Formats: sequence, C-alpha cells, structure tokens
Amino acid sequence: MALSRDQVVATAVDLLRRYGLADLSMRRLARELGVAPGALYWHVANKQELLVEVADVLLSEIPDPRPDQPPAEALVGLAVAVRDALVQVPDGADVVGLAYAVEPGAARPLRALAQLVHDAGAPASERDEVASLVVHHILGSVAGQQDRAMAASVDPDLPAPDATSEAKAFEVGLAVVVRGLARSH
Amino acid sequence: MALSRDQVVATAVDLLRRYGLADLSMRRLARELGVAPGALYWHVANKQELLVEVADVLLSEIPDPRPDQPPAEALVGLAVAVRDALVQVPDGADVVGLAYAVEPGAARPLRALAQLVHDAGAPASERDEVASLVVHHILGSVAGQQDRAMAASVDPDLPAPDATSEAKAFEVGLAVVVRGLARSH
DNA sequence: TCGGCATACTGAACACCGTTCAAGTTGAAC
DNA sequence: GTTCAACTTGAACGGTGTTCAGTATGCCGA
Repeated sequence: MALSRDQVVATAVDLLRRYGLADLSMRRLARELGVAPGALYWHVANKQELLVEVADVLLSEIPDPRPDQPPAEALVGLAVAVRDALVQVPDGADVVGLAYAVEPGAARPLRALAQLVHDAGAPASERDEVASLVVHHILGSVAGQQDRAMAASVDPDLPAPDATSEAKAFEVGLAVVVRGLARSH
Repeated sequence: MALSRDQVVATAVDLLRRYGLADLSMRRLARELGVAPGALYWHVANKQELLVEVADVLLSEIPDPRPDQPPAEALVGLAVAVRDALVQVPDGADVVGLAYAVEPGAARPLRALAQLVHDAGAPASERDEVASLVVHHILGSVAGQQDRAMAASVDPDLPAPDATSEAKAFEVGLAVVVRGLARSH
C-alpha cells in the first residue's frame, strides 16, 4: 500500500514520543516507514510543515474545558491540561512552540484558551496578548522541566526534577496571571 | 598570536548579531577566525557551552535598574530593557532560552528580575516561579516577533510586524502580571 | 645551547543532517 | 494494451558537530 500523509505524520508523532526531537530526522522517519528519504517529500513540503502537523496532533488530544465552570477556574484547568499533555512528550514544547509561532490560533485548545482569557476578565483588545502570555508560560515551564530532567540524567550530581512540584510551580505563576486578570477595569 | 576563549566567544557574538543562529556554526566560526574547526575545541568544550557564554555576553550589556524607582515600575523597566536588548539580536531568545534552561540565575539581569519580583509583592516562596513567568514572557515575545518578521520576509503576503506595537503587546501581558503581584487585601 | 614539555593547532575522518531531482515503477481508467 | 498520473528510488549536493593522531611553537630548567 502506498504511503499517506496521515501515516507519515502519525509515525513522526510516534518517533517523537519515543525518542524525542533529535531522533526525529527525515531519514530516521523514512527508515521507520521502510521507504527512501525522498519519498517523504511527496507527502510533506518540508520538515517544518511536518512538525506543525505533529504539534496539531499533540494538541488535538486535549479535551475542551467543561462549559459550566467559572471562567477563571476553566482557564486554570485548560492551561494545566495543555501543560500535562506536553510534558509527556519529549521536546513537546519546542514542537508546539514552532507551530504556535507560525499560526497562533491554529489548534483548538489554544483558541479556547484565548476565549477563556477573555471570559476571565481581559478586555477584547487584550485577549490575544494575555493568551500568549499564558501560552509562553506553559511552553517555558514544560521546556524547563524537560531540560532539567535531561541535565540530571547526564550529570547525576544535579537533582532530578519532581513532576509534582514542577506542576505546582507552574500554577503559582498561572495564579498571578488570573489574579491580575480579575483586577482589570 | 594564539586564539583565546574570549576571542572565540566575541566572534561568536558578532556572527550571531550579523547572520543569526543558523549561520553560527563551528565551521563558520573557525573560518571567521582563520583557524581549523578542531581548534575551537581547545577553548570550548562544545557548542552548547559556547552558546551559554554568548547568552551571558548578550545579557551583560543590560544596565541594572535604577534603585530609586518603585519596584513595580523598576520591574517593568527591566523586563522591557531585557526584551529590547534581545530583539536586536537575531535568534536572541533561543540562545538565552538555552542558557536560562541550564542555569536560570547565571546572568545578572535575570537575578535582578527575580529580586524585583519579590520587591513588587511576591512572597519569597513564589519569587522564582513568578520570575520565570516573566522570563518566559520575554523570551516568548521576542521569539514570536522575530518569527513573524522571518515569515513576512519569506512570504510577502504576510504583514511585517511593527516593532512598536509588538512592544506594546508585550507590556499588556506584563501589566497583568504586575497587577496580579500587588499585595492582595 | 640544548632537551623536554605543555600549549595550541591541523587535517582528516566519522556519522550524521535536510533537500532535490532525473529516472524508474506502479496501478487504475480508457 | 496503452496511457497517464501517482508515487518511489537512488544518488547526489552541501552542509553539520565532534574526535583525535600527529605536528608545530614557544618557554624553562640544566
């Protein structure tokens, strides 16, 4: 059976999940699919486009927030959910960061985040600015935790980061944002 | 005269400033110094270490905040100064982001930022968490602006980002953080 | 003045990378 | 059975970070 774009993207996601971004090369991906590297370029324009697609898949698995919660609570819940989804994936923050730079509103959870920022008190004119503050906080937190984990695995003198307290630290920053949001007008 | 570590780092900074991270390869750097690539490894353990040093130089040029301002104002001023310094350097956010991941408190301006976060109302237990929120906001904002500029230069249909309004957008998010920081009750 | 020695550097190689493209192979429609 | 598009190959182009045996340079004690 012929290769399909979806198959290429799905295998890329799998490779990322298992080995991280450094091992997600076009050549490695082709080998995994039993195909010559050039074949990938029939289905995908270049690696960057592929990674945007991969980011979409990662984000698409995050459920929508429940509509019955107060907005501030829903905002925190969704931000935590996005963070949780991305820490599981090696280099998840880098991949999504790239995609977010290309088009910030492409993925549904990120659009929902912007909406909740508005509902939680930001005027419409500041919605996207504050949403990107939250997104950067998520991506920075994920990248930081993963970098520290990586550093600790290389140099055993360094303390391995604890997932729970990293998550707590993230929520501290998030709470400041939510508080600042409530005090507009 | 023999090469020195400082000379290697300074030339790396220069190359970054002029051509960006993609053109800051060990080979290119060696060519610029009139030396074989292997020679660099006498002065620097690897590229990552070099980039951390480069980030230090970029940040070291940022002046300390004036001590007579109210903390919230000083915090905004310093954050804006750091942002301003980094937008001038192609891929400045990536380079500093890498260094920040390795050791968050290495550069003086970032330590000062954490101090000001405390002065502006964060309890000591939340100082570093909120500081990293601000740092991620800075780096995300810089990376975003530069990515959009890059995208616009490739595809002329896209709007070129306006530096002034990008800076304004950054300050909107920053203001939310500062507001959330001000002592509750 | 000579030998020895640390410092500094070269040249070549290793094992990769993303991307392009002429030429080849399929498989379905006519 | 032929034609035509869809798809794939194989080979190449021009890079990348890093290693390391060997070579040169300059200083220091004898």
